[in-house]
This record gives sequence, structure tokens and C-alpha cells, in this order.
Amino acid sequence: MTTVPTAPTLLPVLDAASCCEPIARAPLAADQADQLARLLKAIADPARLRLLSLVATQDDGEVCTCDATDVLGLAQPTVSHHFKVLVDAGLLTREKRGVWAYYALVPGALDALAGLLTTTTATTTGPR
Amino acid sequence: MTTVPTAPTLLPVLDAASCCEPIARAPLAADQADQLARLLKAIADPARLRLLSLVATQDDGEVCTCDATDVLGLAQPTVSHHFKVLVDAGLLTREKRGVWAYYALVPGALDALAGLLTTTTATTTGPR
DNA sequence: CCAACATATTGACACCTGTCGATGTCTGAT
DNA sequence: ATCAGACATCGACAGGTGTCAATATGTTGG
Repeated sequence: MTTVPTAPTLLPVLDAASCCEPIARAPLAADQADQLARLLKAIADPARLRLLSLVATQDDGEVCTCDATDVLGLAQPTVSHHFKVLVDAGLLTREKRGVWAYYALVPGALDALAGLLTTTTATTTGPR
Repeated sequence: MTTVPTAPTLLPVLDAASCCEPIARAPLAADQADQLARLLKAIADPARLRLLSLVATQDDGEVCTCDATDVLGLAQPTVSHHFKVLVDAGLLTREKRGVWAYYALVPGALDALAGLLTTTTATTTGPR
């Protein structure tokens, strides 16, 4: 099997991060490079990195827009925009409770993305 | 000034990738997020991802501009530009032999970068 | 129903970026 | 010395991106 050892419900993210094989495995085709680049562009921004880091370090694992606005020092629409980019990329989930919107990490999404960059055979063995 | 002694230092890369702690460790500060974002922007491009992948999968570990131009289907100045971005980011090294310029992976650079994205306490250096 | 609030969307703006043609620079060979 | 070839740099252009003010949407409480 290629991957997806246990993917019961979190498919969209893993799907996004499983766009292609690890970089060092085989030369990337044009379309694979496009997909991976789109994922990386989603996180290649200071504000979005701080948002990811903020969510990842929360005890309860979630952050609302209002909190993030204070921490980042950006206008509310800007924060909403960045959150949307991360959700669209499949890295965060959005849950609206009452008036507030809570964002949380999609489990395994960042790690899967990191796995595509590692040159050392990390997980799944690769018998060529 | 432009004399850049062929210092065999592998430091700049690791230095670049060690700009900050892993995302999930502590909330990123503004300047740390800037540095990490600059690194990620360097690889968040289809052409540069293909170049990295091309170099990483070569048996001898190096690729010259001419070869890359053919594979990517881009003009020679464009390929040179992308290589320069990757070298400046500390991900590739450039060695000129005769008329040709050979690019190779900086050992551990990509892996260090990937380590900053992983949420699970990975290997990497665990000081302090 | 209405007011207050949190969030999302829209529109506009300045800025950055990928691309290529033209040109410069350096090396190896005739 | 001169020429050809590989590569880097420059200048210019189109397209993408981050930011915010203004506005829209939707929810809670009175």
C-alpha cells in the first residue's frame, strides 16, 4: 500500500498532503510540484505561521479569531483571510460555536507535509 | 568583496533552518515567523520544488543548469534565478567546474526545515 | 423586533514575484 | 588573440498577494 494506514475521517487533509511522493524519492512532475507548492505557499507567510503556531500550542487546541487578532496585531479581516487560507489548504478546521469561530489543527496534516520534505526515509519503507 | 572564499562551511544552511523552535513548541514571535516564512517561500514554488527534487534524486547528487533547463522547460535565465534563490536560502550549494555550474543539496537542510513543521517531538537537536 | 457584537466578504491599493529577451562575464578550444 | 559556449545579471512586464476600511451576515440578549 502506498499510505493511509488509518484514515477514518480526516481524509481532506491527508489528501492534500499526500499529493505526491517525498521530494527525494523521485523527480517531481509538473502537476505534483504545483500541488505541493500550493500547500507550501499556504504556510509560507509570517502571519499564517504564527497562527498555526498559536493553534498548535494551545492547551485546548483551538483559537478564536478575536484572540488571534490581538496576538498578531493585524486587523480582523486580515486574520479572517489568513485563517481561510489555512482552512482551504486543509491544515486547520473551523468550528463555529455561537458567535465565535474556533480553529484547530487537522491532526497529522503538518506532519504529512513535513514528511514530503524529508530526504531521509522517514516512515513507510520504500522498496524501489 | 565578491570573493566569497570557498568556505566549506555547512553552517549557513543549518543556521537558516535553525532560525526558531518547532512551530508546535511555542508561539512564534514576529521575527522568527519572518525568517521561517522566508525559508518556506524559497521552496514554495513549483519550479524550485522540481529543482530540489531533481538534485535530490541524482545519483551523483548534483545537477547543472543546462540539464535542469531541459527538464523544467524554462528559459535559462529563469532556471538560474531559481537556483540562486535556493542557494541564497541555504538549501543548495553551487560549485563551478569549468564552464558548468553544479548544484547539490546541503546535507540536512531540508530535513531541518521539515523538523520545524512537525508537531510530534521529532529527532532534531534537543538542547536545553 | 431591535441593538450589540463577532466574524466573513468585498473592493481597492501597494508591493512582491515569476518569467523572458537582451546583455555581460568567464572558461576552454582553435 | 579570437571564437563559441555556459552561465549570471539586468530590465521590463504580467500576475499574484497581503493589508485594511467599509460593508454584509449571522447570532445572542433584551
